[in-house]
Parts: sequence; C-alpha cells; structure tokens
Amino acid sequence: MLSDSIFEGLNPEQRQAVENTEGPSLVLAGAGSGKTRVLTSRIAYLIGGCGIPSESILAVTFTNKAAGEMKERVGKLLGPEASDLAIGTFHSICVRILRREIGHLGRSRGFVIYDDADSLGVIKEVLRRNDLDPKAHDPRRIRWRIDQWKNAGTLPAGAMEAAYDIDDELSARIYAGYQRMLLDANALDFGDIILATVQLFRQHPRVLEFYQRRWQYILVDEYQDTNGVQYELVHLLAAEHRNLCVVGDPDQSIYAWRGANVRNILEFENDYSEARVIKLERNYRSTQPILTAASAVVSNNVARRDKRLVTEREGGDPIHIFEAEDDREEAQFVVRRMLQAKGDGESFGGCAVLYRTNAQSRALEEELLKYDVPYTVVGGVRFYDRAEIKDAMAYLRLLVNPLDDQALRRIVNRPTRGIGKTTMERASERAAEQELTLLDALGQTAASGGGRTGTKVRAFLTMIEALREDMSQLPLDQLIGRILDQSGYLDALIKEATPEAESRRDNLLELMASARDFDAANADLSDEDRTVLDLFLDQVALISDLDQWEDRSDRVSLMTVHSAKGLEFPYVFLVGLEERIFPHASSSGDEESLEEERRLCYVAMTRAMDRLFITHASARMRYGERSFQSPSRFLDEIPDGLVERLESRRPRSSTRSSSGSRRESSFDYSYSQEASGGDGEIQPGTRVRHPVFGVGEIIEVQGAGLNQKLKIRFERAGLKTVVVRYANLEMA
DNA sequence: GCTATTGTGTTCGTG
DNA sequence: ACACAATAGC
Repeated sequence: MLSDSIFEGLNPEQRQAVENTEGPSLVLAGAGSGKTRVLTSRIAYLIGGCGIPSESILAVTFTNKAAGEMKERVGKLLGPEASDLAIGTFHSICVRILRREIGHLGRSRGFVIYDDADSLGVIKEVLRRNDLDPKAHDPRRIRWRIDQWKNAGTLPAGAMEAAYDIDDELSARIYAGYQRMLLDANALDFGDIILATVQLFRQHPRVLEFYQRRWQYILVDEYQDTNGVQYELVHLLAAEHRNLCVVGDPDQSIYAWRGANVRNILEFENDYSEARVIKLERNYRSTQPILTAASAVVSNNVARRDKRLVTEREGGDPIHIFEAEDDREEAQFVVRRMLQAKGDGESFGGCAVLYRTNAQSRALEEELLKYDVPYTVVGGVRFYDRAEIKDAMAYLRLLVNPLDDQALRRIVNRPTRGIGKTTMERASERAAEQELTLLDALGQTAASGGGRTGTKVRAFLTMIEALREDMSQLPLDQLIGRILDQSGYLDALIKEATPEAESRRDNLLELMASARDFDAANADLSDEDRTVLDLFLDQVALISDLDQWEDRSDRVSLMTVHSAKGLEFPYVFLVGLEERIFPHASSSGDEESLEEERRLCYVAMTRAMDRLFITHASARMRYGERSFQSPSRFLDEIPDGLVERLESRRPRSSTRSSSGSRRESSFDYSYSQEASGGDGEIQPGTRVRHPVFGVGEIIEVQGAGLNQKLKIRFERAGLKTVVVRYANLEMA
C-alpha cells in the first residue's frame, strides 16, 4: 500500500527507473523529466517497498541544496524510517568517512578544510620557501594545475612522472611541497577530500570492504558531471554489490573545466555490461517552443547521443529575442518586462535572469535598484566569503587546530595589534628552519623577544590561550561573541563608525545567530571527539552559494547559468548572448569547449517553463571600456519560426538630432529630460541626483549634444565624469 | 609597523 | 571600473 503511493503519478519509464533496483542502471534523464522525483521515489521504494534498511543506502548529489531537498522529500514519504540514510554531496560524504578513517593514512582526525584563499596562501608560501618569484610562476595557475591533478586522482609522484615540460614539472614540485605543508597544518583542500578517500580505499581494502557492505544501494545524481576521482570512488564502492544507479544527462554536462568527464556517463554501459538503460524523454516543465528551440541548439553538437525530448505541454508563446544598443538598455528591457510580468500576475520570484559571467550582474542590479524591484544575486560574494565572517571563522579554526597556519596568518593582526609583516616573516623563517608550527614559532618570539614586539606577541598568545579555555565552556554563539569581544574586533568596527563597518557588525551578529541555530539543531550529533564546533566548521567549509539561495516568492533571482542548473522558473531572461561572452572567448577555436558552451546554452534555455526572453547588446562596457559585440552564433541556431524579434525602441543615435530631443518612443527613458531639455540648467553649480551615485554638484560641463559629459562631485561617491545621455540625472 | 599611493589583473564556471 | 596587492614614505 505504501508502494501505491510511491508509484502514484509516475509515467511508465519513471516507474521502471524506480522499480529496477537490482544491478546497475543508467537513467538518462532529459531536462525537466522529473529526475528528482525518480530519485526520491526510488529511495522511498527501496526502504518502504523492498524493506531495505535506510543505512544501507547512499545517495550522492552535487549540491547541499539538492541533498537537502531529497532528504526532505524522502522524509515526507517515509517519516523517521529514513533517518539513517546517507544523502550528501561527494564532499560531505567523504568528510564523514575521513573523520572516522583518516587515521589509516597516518593522519589525525582533527583536520581542517582549506578553502581557495587558504590554499593560494600555502602555494605562495611554498614559492617563497623555494626562492621562486610569484610573478614568474603564477600561484593561481599552479593551484589550478594541482587541482586538475587531484581531480584526475593523480598524486605528486605521478604528477612528477607525467609532467610534460619544465613548467609543468615545476608545478609538480610545488604540488609535492604544497601537500607537505597541508600535512603539517593538518589541513585538506577541497580536492584532497575526495582524493584522500580514494587513497584510503586503494590502500586499505578492509576499510573499503566495510563501506561496500554497508552501502548496498548507491545512487548518483548528475553523473555526467563526475570527474576522475569521483568516478573511481563510486566504482570502488559499488564493486561488490553492483547496485549502482546513476542519473544524468550528457547534454547537460557543463563542468569539463573542473575535471568532469562526460565519458563517465557515455561509457557506463561498457563499464557495466549488464546495465539497464532507461530514458526519460517526457518533459513536464517547458512549453513546446522553448523545448524545440533548446533542442535545436544542442543538436548542433557533433559529439552527442541523439535524444528526443517531448513536452507534455501544448501551445506556448514564442521565444522573444531583443537586441539592445548597450548593456544598460538590455537591463532596462529586462526590468520592464519583469514589471509587465508582475502586472500579469506573475510573482517576482518566478523571474530569473541568467548570464554567462558573474560580472554581468552589475548593470542589471543598477537597473533593478532604480525601479525598486527586489532581487537576490546568487554567487558573487557569498556570506561565508565575506572578510569579517572569514576572520571570525579563522579564530575558531585556530582554536580547534593550533597547526592551522593560514588561519593564524589571517587573524594575527586583525584587528591591527602591532604584529606586522616583519614579525611574521621572522616567525615563518623560524618555523621553516626548526620545523615548528607558526604558532609555536611565535611562542619563541614571545619568550625571547623583549621590547615592543615581544610584549605584543605575548599579549596575543595569552588571548588565544584564554579563548581556548572558553572553547569547551561556552556554547557556540557565545564563544564567537567572546572572540569578537576579547580580540578587540568589535571595538575596532565600532570605532570605525562607517556604514560598511556597521554592516559588517550585522553580518557577525547573523553569524552568531546561525551558530545558535546550528547548535540547537546538532547538539545530539556531537560526541566526545566531535564537538558541535567541529561540525560547524565542516558545514561552513562545504557550504556553497546556491545552498543559501531559497525560493523567495517576492524576489527576482540573478545568477550564472552554471548556478541555475537544476532550477526552473516561469520567466527566464537569458542575457548577453554575444560572441566572446556566450560562447565565451576562451572556447573559440576549440570544438570541444564550444560544444560545452552549447550545452550550457541548452541548460539555460531549458530552465524556462512558460516564457523565455533572450537578449544581446551591440555594445557593452567591459574592463571599463566600451566594447562592440556581435550576436552569438547560438541565436542563429534557433529556428526562425519559434522566435519573435523585438526592436530597440530607443532611437538610434544616428537618427537623433543633436540638440535636446523629445521622447519619441513609448519607452519611458527618464534620462536627462531636464538636463538635456535645453532649459539652460546644465551649468556648474547645479545640484543633480544620479540613480547610483546619489546627489552631487556639477563641477564642469564638457562638450555639447549627444556626447555631452559632466564632471560631478558626488557627496558620497566622490568625483565622477558621466555622459548626460546615459546618466539618468534628475534635478536635486 | 602603518598608511597612502601606485600597479596589476580581473571577468568563465564550483565544492 | 573596481578590487586587491605590492611598494613607498612616514
């Protein structure tokens, strides 16, 4: 009877995918074909229909959000029976394994997780210690290279062997030094989390056996995006029972740049000859024009397995394509159409703007602000990446793990307490010579050093010691409070007395609030060797930006196409469809990456349920310069019959008279009506209001007519030169 | 050791 | 256009 409710509403193929529990199966799930539904139903069926204990099931996803969603939906179907289910991202699952087992690799279980900034710091330190110039050897490129090796499952020794030139060999040498330093700091970077788990299983068959027996049923979501190590991990775990179900869509493979290998899904049937293949080709999301257009674009890929997606939805509006003069007009178009949609009864939450690169959000944000449209940007600077949050977290990390050199470096002089570069450089040298941790090296400075430096370092170390005492006594949020208090961090912010400082204080309060929530929710998960603080640090380290994005019915979402994967919106605005942006410049001339761009475009288009607007601009600001753009080749790949082209209604520059113009269009551009109206009000001394910079006073008038510029001193933003035509000035 | 100034790269995407 | 890092000057 429980089975009945599980199967309710599934189509025959979905039902097959759910029922076919034994042996390997490959579910090719087209966009919008109810993939999540299948995964959750399958888990529910395994537990509620087949009586498999929930602790025997492992489900791996790519984002915490997807994992959370799945957990919630399974929980709804089954209740508490699902509680021992292992659902998580590759990273969170592996961290859990390593926290138990990393001792087998001769390491300590109290490791910390280094983020990108930390690992870049380590690479710079390795360069320094080897007397290498960071200008000749770009630390970011080296980190990139190391990450590639880790994604492919290659250890330093292997990298050294495989290095193809002098430069690559150097990167391999840095890789070795880098791993050494991570080991000394008892830290793992993101790549290590997976790689170390695979190493553990490679070297310790008995440990592997334990997990093979434990997880008799394995499900992997977004299988087309798995990389080399993840592939190996899955295969090791599934080797014994072979009950492996992978779900994915080769057309949505968009992570080759970070080591994902489409081969993994394309070759699944070769890896498992007995595999059952199930195709989900019914789309429940998009209208016919949207689906047909997206399919037409992606069908231009040569390296592709053909697939027909059929929508269950009839009718639907054509795709609207709009050519704007520049990025500002593009943004205005988007905002206008959103307001219109709102008028038609759609909520702002049903609207999303998708772009290829994060930098494109700026123009859109300015326009949204101007029209008071509420919005959220997914990506960009995330909460846990803000300086003040990372500072607070670094204090916590240092308390937990005195070996964490990167955390120490971060907070040793924050707020400034007179422990500067020279002191740290000396300590760092001492640490390298005597094989000490940075903290112990500082301890020596304190013991031996007299004078000002000695006093300051002693004071700092005393404070850290005192805080370490508090660590075990106080609940999480109060511990953070104590840190901010004792370190003088809060006082420094209060003294600063700027709006920015105030917002940083707000963020820290928010961090404390989320620590309190976390404490309450996870108190029962801690034990003698994993405190709530340890768990909190893991969680924060593995959080992604998308995880914080929540459906808010009252806000428009702005995000990259990559972030949008797996999401859907009634209204989608896909902007910046121009050569060198989408497809991105880096893919030119390379057929493989061009095909990935095309798949990315497919992903973008298939996010739309009801309406899809695609825009491109003939010119836009890039790197502070005006750059002329040509329409994306992908636009030509959309069949004409599905498209309605919209004209820019802003008069072309060439057709405009040079003197002040009336508004000739129904577009209500409010720019410079007063200012360029010829009322003689443009003169130095006039006070004006700019939508972004605020109120200011005109200092100088440059030129006349269309390209007239004004030099304005803004009260808050300082001195700026603006073009009257584009500045949207009002009299103040 | 701290602050202001200059210089540089950034804008492909993530856990 | 902007953010961050390196450098110079105090």
